[in-house]
Amino acid sequence: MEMKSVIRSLRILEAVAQHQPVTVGELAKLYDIPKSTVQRTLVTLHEAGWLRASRGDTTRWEIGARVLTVRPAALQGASLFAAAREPMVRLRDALNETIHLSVPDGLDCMVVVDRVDCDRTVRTFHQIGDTSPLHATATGQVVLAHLTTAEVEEFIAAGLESYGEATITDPAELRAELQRVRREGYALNRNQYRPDVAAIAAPILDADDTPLAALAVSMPDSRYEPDRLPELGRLVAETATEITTRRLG
Amino acid sequence: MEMKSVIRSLRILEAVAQHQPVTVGELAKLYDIPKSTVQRTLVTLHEAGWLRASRGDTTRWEIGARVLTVRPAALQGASLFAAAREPMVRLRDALNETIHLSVPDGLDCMVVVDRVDCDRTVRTFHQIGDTSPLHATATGQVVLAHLTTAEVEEFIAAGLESYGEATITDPAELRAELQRVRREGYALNRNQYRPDVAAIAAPILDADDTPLAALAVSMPDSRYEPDRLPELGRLVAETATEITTRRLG
DNA sequence: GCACGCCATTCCACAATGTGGCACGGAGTT
DNA sequence: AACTCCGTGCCACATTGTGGAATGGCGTGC
Repeated sequence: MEMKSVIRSLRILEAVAQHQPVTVGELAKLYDIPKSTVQRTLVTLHEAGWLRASRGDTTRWEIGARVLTVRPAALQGASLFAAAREPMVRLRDALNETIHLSVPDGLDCMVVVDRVDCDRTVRTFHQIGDTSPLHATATGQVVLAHLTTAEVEEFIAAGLESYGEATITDPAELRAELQRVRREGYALNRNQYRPDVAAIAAPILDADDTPLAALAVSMPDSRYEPDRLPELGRLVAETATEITTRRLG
Repeated sequence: MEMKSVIRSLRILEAVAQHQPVTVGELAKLYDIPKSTVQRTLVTLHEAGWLRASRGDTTRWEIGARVLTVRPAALQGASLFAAAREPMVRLRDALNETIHLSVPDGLDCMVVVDRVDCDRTVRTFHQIGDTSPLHATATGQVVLAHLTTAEVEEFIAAGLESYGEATITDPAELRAELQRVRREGYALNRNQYRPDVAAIAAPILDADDTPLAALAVSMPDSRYEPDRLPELGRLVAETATEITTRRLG
């Protein structure tokens, strides 16, 4: 609506992040923006310290270290990371499956902020920085389950996009699922967002019970054993609770 | 020089990061920018998904989780912060001096990205986001010491600016110093950049041994005891190594 | 209960600012 | 030598951002 140059510059910044190291021409083609405009924007972002130019035969651009100084408050002082790291490693060791930690970006999406890998040949792969929708992932559902009814309804009103057969797109079904999550203390996702991926998540709460993050174990769906769900759910939930208390203690 | 609105918007973004959660008025006063301009910028950054508004009695702005999707290529995959935090706290507890973590921005500068303060009355003070030259700081020297000869020569060719009597400005002297750093595993800086500041740093390396970051303990020069250098150096180097292995494990 | 101060938010006339088609010089290819 | 692709620089134009002033809500003190 306003400040188009700023919005476009941030788009270009995100584009550089996804394709780094990238050249002016590539960006111009990819996003169909005049080359001179891309060029000017890159130079400006460089001036501001957000981009670095790696000069070889052709100039390639990449994200500079400055962005690391800009972090959400919840992650500053990194008390979340510090509290989460050790329990996450223990959970990985107990299950030998990939563990990850995600935080909500408002109602927009979940963002993966840390992970501990297992050593299996076949395993799920989540990059730090990956985003996913709230209603179609175990981590997102756990967050939704601890928001106010008003917030959940606002989220539902924005529409429940489908990512395959298993995605919950019916508002009533989602409300019922969230209630189940609240009762059980964990969420289960089988193939709702990505095919062949199963995940179990539990919430990490702030002092006022708002959901700060979600802890999840994820695995290929082929390795998911329904019989073990209560055991896994309890384990993930206990670990998440431990992180919550560690962080506040 | 150009795209002033973009540069100003990024300044405001960084300002929010440092003062979050913050109001329109506070930002306008702090940076002496008209309130309406700050307002417009915040709304725009919000539209772009980079800021979140936490509405209470007055609207407060904070950094959204989206920024976490934008990071330097070298740090993609596993979180540096998560791995570093706990060892940093332990090092602070052991020494009761300020610990900080810096990341190189190419050959341009080091950027402070995290810190753990000590509780002494007199202590060094590094803001997150502060930058410093590679050749005149302990953190920068450990990074230089783990780059290729070609890169180091490129850096030297760009000129070694002086920041006082203690700054190493002679290329030969710098090369010798870097060799010493490689041998010992840590760098010592006394007053080379800022007067009356002593710091000891060690490298955090990636899987291919490129330097990702540097861990440092810094103190007023008056508190530096030459006798303890081997002990401190070893401690910092061990902690840095621990972060390296944690990050990769 | 009225006046005041502080707040976030909106408006709008003005001109500063960003735009993008075009052109340039260099490097690699035909 | 002709061509193409690259990153970069230029500049007339009008779109875009600017910021002082106005609005309306809220809490405080007189």
